[in-house]
Amino acid sequence: MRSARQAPPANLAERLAHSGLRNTPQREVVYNALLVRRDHPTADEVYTRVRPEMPTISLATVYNCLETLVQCDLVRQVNFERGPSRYCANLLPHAHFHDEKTGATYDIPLPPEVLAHVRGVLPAGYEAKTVEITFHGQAPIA
Amino acid sequence: MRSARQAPPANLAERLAHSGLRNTPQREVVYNALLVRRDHPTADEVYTRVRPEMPTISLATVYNCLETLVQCDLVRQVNFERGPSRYCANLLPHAHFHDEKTGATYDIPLPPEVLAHVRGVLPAGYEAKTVEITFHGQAPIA
DNA sequence: CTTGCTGATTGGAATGATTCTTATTCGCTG
DNA sequence: CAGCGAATAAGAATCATTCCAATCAGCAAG
Repeated sequence: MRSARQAPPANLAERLAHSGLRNTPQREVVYNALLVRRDHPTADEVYTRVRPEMPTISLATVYNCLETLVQCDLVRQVNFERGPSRYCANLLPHAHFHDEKTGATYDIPLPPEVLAHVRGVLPAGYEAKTVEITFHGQAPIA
Repeated sequence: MRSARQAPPANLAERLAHSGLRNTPQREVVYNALLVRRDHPTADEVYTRVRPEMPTISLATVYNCLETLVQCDLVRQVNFERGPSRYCANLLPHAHFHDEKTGATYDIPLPPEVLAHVRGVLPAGYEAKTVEITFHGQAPIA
């Protein structure tokens, strides 16, 4: 059985090195928090989840680590309206569904052909590096 | 005005009345600012554009008016990452293209079949009230 | 082993967009 | 034209985030 808890963040050290950055306990702990509970936490939520394990970490460091992870392409930063940024360790192409009642966020897998179809609406000359698709509404009660 | 021809009957007083709200000079001036220059201004930019015409208006009122217009479905609020909210009087279905270099925002018309295709990725039970599509990249230099 | 270097972390102060609060004014309805 | 609720104004308050200055950690050379 795959254990998210024990599994070394195989890509982390590698990706950091690839960007000329150092691996640190703080970065490992923050990244791991995103892998263990994939519910799109805010920086503050990551902070409180990580403190039991590393009580000396600062909120500023959590912000720094998250930014680093985003720059290494290990984590996606997600924003709804003007609420606090949320972080997502799912690297597969996906849209987000934001439940207006509960505030919860769900990943919706995005087939390549849909993505291609969407990119097709761009007039000539527009070079899109990324596409963001967000639904707002009500998720199934289940 | 070309856009007036295509836009649905978007009469301010009418829509306000329909929501049980009053029409005021401030709301008219703010709405008009969005109609005249459709470049997705921030609240602050609307404020400075409107002051020559109505020097006594306050920034708080601009925020209030913009929120009111959004609630009347006369204006769309647009957010990129955590930057200041931008406002858009284009009511036709469209995506946004955000130029990472210049910061400019362009409307990309969204054909109904593309929208339908995108909605098709939602698993059963998800009820999406709105879909937001945002491209990030580089727009044509022209 | 010490020194020095560079990048990382801390804690607190600063920022910036937005919202809140309170008093005042406005626009209608009766 | 009086009164009521809605809207506005001005400034204080909030909240997420960033900045800053000081300290710390890991490593390489001496």
